[in-house]
Amino acid sequence: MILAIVGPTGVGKTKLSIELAKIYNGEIINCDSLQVYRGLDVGTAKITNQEMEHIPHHLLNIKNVEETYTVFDYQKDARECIEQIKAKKKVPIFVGGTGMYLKAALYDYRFLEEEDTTSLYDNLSNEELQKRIDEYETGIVFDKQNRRRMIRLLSKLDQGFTLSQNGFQLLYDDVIFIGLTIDREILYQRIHKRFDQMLIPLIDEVKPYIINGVKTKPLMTGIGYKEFYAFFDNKKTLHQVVEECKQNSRNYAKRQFTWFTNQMDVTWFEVNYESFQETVQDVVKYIDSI
RNA sequence: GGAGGGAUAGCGAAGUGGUCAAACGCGGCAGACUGUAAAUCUGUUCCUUCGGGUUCCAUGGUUCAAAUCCAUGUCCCUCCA
Repeated sequence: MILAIVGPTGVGKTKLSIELAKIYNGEIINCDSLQVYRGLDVGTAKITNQEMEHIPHHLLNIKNVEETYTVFDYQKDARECIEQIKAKKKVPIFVGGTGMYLKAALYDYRFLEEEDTTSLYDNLSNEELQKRIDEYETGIVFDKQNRRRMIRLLSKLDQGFTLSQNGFQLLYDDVIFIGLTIDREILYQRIHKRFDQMLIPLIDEVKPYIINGVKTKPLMTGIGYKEFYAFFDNKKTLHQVVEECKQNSRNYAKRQFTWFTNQMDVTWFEVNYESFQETVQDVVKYIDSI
């Protein structure tokens, strides 16, 4: 059995993961693209050592913010974790909101051993990129506005790869997708509240990076991090930044719902915050019924 | 009290007689996703039984035709007292 706990930011995935790990003798595999980084704790709402309750966690705090880590790396690492955990006769439990990481790990997503040549295309306009892709006559449907994706695609074509369809098959036949959900308004309130509570420690966490001019990928893309650069540059007020963080979090949560409902076969459970144990029991009942 | 400026869709803001259900931005909603994925991008956003209906502060007027012109009123802003 492999468990995958998914859902939007702030629903309570972490809490559930510990409960399930205890019940099913599991080990947790982080599936959050930012929690892999050391030092990004507050802003990513990373689990604390105490909260872990001695449950082993994998792919958490494995990189420095200066290091680059992508789906490609995650796929390899996560699959290795699955094997290790299974070898111990324990249950791998994926927890996190990065849908694509999960899908790459569990499905037959095949990434190409390509060179990263994307920088070669910087000076081409979108129209030129589109034209060059069309010249290959692959019949591939692609988003003509999405520059980043077009560059990636063209880069592959230029390196002589023929692209085939894959990524629809689960590699493991015993995966159970557990989705945690809650009314949108309530979720947003939780997100806001959580952010307000983390604000002070978050500033302490972000400030050193910004002051030292660290502008690596996780800091420039992570919600709760990227927004603060404008504040320390005196371009925005703290209030503006806070609102921006909250809004980005809300939009992110929405995108997560979209991904998990449309990309995977998730069974959803509405969280009961008054009595979380009930939610846990509902999930356990479901898992045991399979 | 006097002089100006303004009221446009959820918000901001264009439009100053017809081609306006009204540009654009934000927000909202929905979606895509194969090496930056907390990223990147797309669609949609007055109501509708899809025939049409009702809008641009209010009321009245001019006109074949008004968000656009006129009158009055209401509210807001700036300046002078």
